[in-house]
Amino acid sequence: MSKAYDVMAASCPSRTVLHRIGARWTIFVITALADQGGPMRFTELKRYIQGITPKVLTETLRALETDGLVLRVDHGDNPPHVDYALTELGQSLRAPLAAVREWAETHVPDILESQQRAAGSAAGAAGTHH
Amino acid sequence: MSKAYDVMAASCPSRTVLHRIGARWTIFVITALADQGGPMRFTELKRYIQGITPKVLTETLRALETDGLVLRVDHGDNPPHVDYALTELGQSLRAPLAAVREWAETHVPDILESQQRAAGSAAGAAGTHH
DNA sequence: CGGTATCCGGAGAGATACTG
DNA sequence: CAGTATCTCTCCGGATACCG
Repeated sequence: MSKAYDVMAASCPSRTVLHRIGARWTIFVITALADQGGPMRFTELKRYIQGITPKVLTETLRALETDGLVLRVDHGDNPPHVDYALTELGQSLRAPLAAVREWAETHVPDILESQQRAAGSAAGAAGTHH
Repeated sequence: MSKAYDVMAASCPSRTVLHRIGARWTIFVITALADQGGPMRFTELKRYIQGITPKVLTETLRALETDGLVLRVDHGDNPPHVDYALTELGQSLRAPLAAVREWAETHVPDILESQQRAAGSAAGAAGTHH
């Protein structure tokens, strides 16, 4: 039997899924919650993911909640108390994203070096055109 | 010893790397070249990755070349003949991205279902505001 | 075949300030 | 604490057409 979904097909819904996963801040939120190993509060996430703005964090969390990857629990106290945690589905995304994160952190030097070389040869070739 | 790079740090270069990997079409090109197992030509890639436009494919390939993930070989014939292949660094990205692709294709139904439920409860709650 | 050259729109990212 | 409310702006991605 053939696969039900194929990302190479133009109108396959898996492309939408991929788009969500690839969204700028998704990997950070999932990774943060995974790193922590338990529920985190809004401010805690914001502190952990350095440089993220509250607006973007909210948007990302809402999207992940909609997709069933993150569970939002409002304890309704005053002052407010809201917890975010990975759902089971979210947990299943831990390993793949951890691998990507690991790859990124590991290969920074390689890529920087390649970029240097590319910039260098571009500059060197700059006079040769036209 | 501590890690040299940490994606959670605001100005860590690994964030740029992550941004590149997360770029809309990166995973498709890497995956296509991995699926194929050998070099592919421009038109071949375009046919394989359904729906990609030539402009975007070119941009993606150039970026991947700059980062040292893809090697471009121009055979200089007429008609033109250009091959693209994964470098060793590109190969090392196969496994992580394959995992993500696999996850996406596998969990489409779960996510679609969650989205349905979210849309449904949003509609149900629509009258309750204000 | 293997790309370029344009033009364009809109989503998403960011900064900043404010609120229950 | 946990978000909203705006506003701005970039740039990414897509469509279309053309070139050596």
